Amino acid sequence: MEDEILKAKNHFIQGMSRISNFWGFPKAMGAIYGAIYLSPELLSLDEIVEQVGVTKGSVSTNVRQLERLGMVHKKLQIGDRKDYYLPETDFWKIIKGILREREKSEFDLALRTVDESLEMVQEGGEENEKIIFYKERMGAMQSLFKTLDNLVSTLLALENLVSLSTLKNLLDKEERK
Amino acid sequence: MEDEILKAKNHFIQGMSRISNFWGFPKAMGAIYGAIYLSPELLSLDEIVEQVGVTKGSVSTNVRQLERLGMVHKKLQIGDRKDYYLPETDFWKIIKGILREREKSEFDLALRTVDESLEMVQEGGEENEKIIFYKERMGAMQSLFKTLDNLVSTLLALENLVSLSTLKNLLDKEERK
DNA sequence: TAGTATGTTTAGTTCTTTCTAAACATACTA
DNA sequence: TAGTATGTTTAGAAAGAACTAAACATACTA
Repeated sequence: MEDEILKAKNHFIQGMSRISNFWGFPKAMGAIYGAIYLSPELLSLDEIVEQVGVTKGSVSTNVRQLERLGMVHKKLQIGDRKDYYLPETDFWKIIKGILREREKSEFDLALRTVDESLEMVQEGGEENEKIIFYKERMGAMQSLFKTLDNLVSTLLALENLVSLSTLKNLLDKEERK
Repeated sequence: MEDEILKAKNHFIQGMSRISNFWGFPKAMGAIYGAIYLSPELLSLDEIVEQVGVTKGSVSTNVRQLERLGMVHKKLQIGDRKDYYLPETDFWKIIKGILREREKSEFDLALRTVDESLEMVQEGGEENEKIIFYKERMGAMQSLFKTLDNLVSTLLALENLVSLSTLKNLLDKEERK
């Protein structure tokens, strides 16, 4: 009985671990978030170690990364030397944090690289066939990245996750035009 | 002069390589796509080897993966034993292909795992405090995944990339409400 | 049929990331 | 101040992914 729900918790944590991995984060990071997310009480570092089954060192670094992404928050209890962690439960906030931290900079870099390549082609001199071709192809890629970059910026400006649900309707309407 | 635009090509290819890596694909895969994308003529496997500087084996497997994702297409010339490749230049098609192949299945799995965890909790018996808490937290996660899953489905139904650009305006309007 | 051109598979190496174990730093407690 | 509780850093081990080199398969050519 009590055993059933422990299994449920572990199943959930494993799921988080896998998702984390899929999104390019360490597996342990997802597992740790899962444990904190499913804990009614604030968790200390040692309690996380116990629940997730990785070492203190690993928890220490992963939890710091989680904090950087705004996925958990550290809370210090007065008169207690331990750090306690509680989960951020506003997923939209989390998604935006990750978009901002990671995706945005990578998109910018991608865009910049294409820009640079195009510039290099421009400097390549007179308009022979190849140069025209390169300009066209690179130009198309550039505009893809601009579109995506724009999209990310737009998402970042959104206030809440509900807006995303609204999206479906909006897009449905758009399609019907 | 000719040298300038060779450098531009390599810069571009390197960029593709990096992006590929960021999205969780092999670096070589992005580089190979870059080379095919920037070639005015169809490329044979050996020509790719030469341009990208990885081995035949690597090109063989990576190019197959690219084909599976619909990012390049194989074209057989009659009276020529070689396989030739040309790029898919419709990015929206590519994005949808990737969403369908990779993201969708991973989202489904994530959703399923959370569903299962919730079920396990339900079977955990009478409604004590902890069970109620778990139901709430897992339920919130479930609805996040449903929203995302829904969003992906919606995107997959879109006809073209331009719709995405339209998004900004749509969302802007929505925000102003 | 022997030889050649092409693409695929495979065994093993290399590279990168993440984790562990243990040393370390810090600061509180007696 | 010595001892203890806590978190961090680090050196190295383990694991996983991707690549290479070479063997292999296939099918065309002479």
